[in-house]
Amino acid sequence: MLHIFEFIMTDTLPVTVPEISLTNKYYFVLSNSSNMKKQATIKDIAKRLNVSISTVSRALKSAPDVSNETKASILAVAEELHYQPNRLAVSFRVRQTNTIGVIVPNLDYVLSTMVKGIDEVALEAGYTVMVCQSNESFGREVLNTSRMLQSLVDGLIISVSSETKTFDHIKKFQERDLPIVAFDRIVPEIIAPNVILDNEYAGYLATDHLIQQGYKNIAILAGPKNLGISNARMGGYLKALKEHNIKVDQKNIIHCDFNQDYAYFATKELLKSKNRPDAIFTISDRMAIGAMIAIKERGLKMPTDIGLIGFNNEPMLSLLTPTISSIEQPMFEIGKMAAKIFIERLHSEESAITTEVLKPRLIIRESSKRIFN
Amino acid sequence: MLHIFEFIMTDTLPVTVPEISLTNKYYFVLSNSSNMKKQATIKDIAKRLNVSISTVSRALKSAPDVSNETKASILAVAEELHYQPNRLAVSFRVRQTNTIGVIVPNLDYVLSTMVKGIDEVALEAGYTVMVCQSNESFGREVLNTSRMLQSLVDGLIISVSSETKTFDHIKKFQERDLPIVAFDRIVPEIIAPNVILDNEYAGYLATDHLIQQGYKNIAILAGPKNLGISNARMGGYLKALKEHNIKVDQKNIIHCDFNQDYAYFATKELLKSKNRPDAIFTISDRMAIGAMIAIKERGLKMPTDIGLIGFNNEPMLSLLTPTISSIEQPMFEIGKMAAKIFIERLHSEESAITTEVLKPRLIIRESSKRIFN
DNA sequence: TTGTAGGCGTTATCAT
DNA sequence: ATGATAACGCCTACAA
Repeated sequence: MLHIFEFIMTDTLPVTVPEISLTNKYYFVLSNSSNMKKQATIKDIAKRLNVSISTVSRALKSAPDVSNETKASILAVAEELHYQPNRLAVSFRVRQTNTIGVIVPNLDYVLSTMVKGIDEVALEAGYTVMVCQSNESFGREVLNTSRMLQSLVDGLIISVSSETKTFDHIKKFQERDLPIVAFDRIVPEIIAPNVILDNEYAGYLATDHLIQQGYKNIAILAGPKNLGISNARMGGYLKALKEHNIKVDQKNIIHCDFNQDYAYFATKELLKSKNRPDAIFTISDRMAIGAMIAIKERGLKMPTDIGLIGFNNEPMLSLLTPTISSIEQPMFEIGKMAAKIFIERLHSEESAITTEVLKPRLIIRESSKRIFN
Repeated sequence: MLHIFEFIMTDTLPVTVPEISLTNKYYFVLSNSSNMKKQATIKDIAKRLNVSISTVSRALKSAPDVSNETKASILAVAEELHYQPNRLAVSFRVRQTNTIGVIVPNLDYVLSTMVKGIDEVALEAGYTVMVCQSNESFGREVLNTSRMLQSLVDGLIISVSSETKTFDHIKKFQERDLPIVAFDRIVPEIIAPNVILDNEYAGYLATDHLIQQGYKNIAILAGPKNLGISNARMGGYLKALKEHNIKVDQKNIIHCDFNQDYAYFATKELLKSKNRPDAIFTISDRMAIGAMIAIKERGLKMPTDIGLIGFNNEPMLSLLTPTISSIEQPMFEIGKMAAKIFIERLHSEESAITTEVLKPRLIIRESSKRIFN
């Protein structure tokens, strides 16, 4: 171990890091690995009190069969030595880490709120959450699962990437008997609990609302074809039309990426057609923004000329002009529910494979409200 | 182990989870812990080939002193048995987990992008990242650090909560010789590398820009008093004023929470005063939104009557009317830099305690641009 | 109530 | 080039 600058090395280094500066780099050099305190173990405590390590082990977890006397002294010494259990050793020994692996495609508004929900109940239950982002990449997701599998987690809570079509990497958890819970995006092939939004109902809600407001020629920017949530939301759209005896016009169903620019161009095209839609339902808020821009460019007014409703109810929607209607997911609740189910599965022998379907809420704002009562 | 519903239990369960429904709950019951495959260990491989476990261990990490022959056969069997090293055992043995603990106050736009940067280089270097949110709570932060410390991480990359005033919980990492890197928000007391934005320069940039645009009576919504970044950004504000010989009016310096509502009320008050400011610099975009709402309510026009500039350059700013100027942080780079420094420290004996100060960028939009050239 | 001892899966130090 | 063995820190029968 090389101590190049030992002269600076003291226990209470009087160096203060400058808080801010216009130049680029300040540095102070000191040696590493100097005052490395070795962590106390139960062995140390045992030695100190001339008791066996098993007694210490028992006392520390206040097993019923230790005398209060010895227990007290052990606890005292543990305190004094700043004893911290070596979680790695415990995990290794008892074959569980008290850590939940969470994999999400990204940490956008919706998902990060869901993760916060997971965090909430996991922490409560004494679990640590390990969050990894797949960046919507299948390869990354597989890498993440495989690292997690190498024994660091007690199970997996996952929202799969959009690229994910096969699920072997997830099934591996089951083979090791580790619980899995899927949320947000469903995992069809896998026999695992799912916690999702009622996307069909959400699509229905949005479309029905537009119809109620007197819109008759309603287009949908439906996201990528064959994506679960796309189909489900579109299913609700179709259902609402049918219920109101409105004929489906295939030209009103646009499949495009979950993406502001795509939505912009798609809307631009839509508005050019001679029988242009008088309302648009986009299955994400970002897409709604794209649509909005195209609508404004075209000189159309919302909600009079054309109605618009998005999906997710991101906070910015209420800041736009006009404010934009949307569908709100119970994000936090979805996260909490996923974690709750996960923990239940962790503790129970038999396990009901449930699909929890949470209800969305319609948020009506200016962009779609043209009837007042 | 209770197998209540064994009759359903088969290897390839033909049950498919319904993708979506309007009712609330579908479930199928099956038994847990059925096809639990025990994970193969080096012992199993050794037994299979009648070699010692040490040989297997060596072969698996292709040590120089194994014959190619035995190595090949070992690798083959490992493959066949789907051998995966037990990371827990390895970590326990070698006392390092190849996991980096990351603690952030939340996962908003800025921080989640920074985390993505950390993720990027950590993954590259073979490390797994474990992200925890402190929710701006000191207690939560301490809990997180203590859990991480119980040996699951090789070090810490942290953006401290706003409540954090003492740093003992962070110092504990040093005592165990685990590297720490602070980012986004600086950790003054701790001798650890910092990666931050040049907040003073950022404040200077914003204020100077407003001055260049002819604004003379510039207010600042400066965030909580005594918060590092608040003071730094305000420092830049003061510097710019001084440089242009503009007298500082204490009434133009408002300390309020990082929060849209506070900013709204503060701005409302500001605009009532008889010598009202003709421009406002808010040190977050959320605060800029609050200010914008107050400005509009008052019937003032941006940028003619009053100028406005925010901080962070969140994407929504370009969607508002008028579009809002802001200061952009190199978020991704800050994250990458933090991870890079972290990994350097992990691998090097002596360590330079540096403060990396990255430069912001001024993004001019409608809300502050009233001079065209 | 307390102690002894074996073992979790791996690595590393000795021998051979 | 390979094998035996101890050790990492902790838990848990089992014995006393």
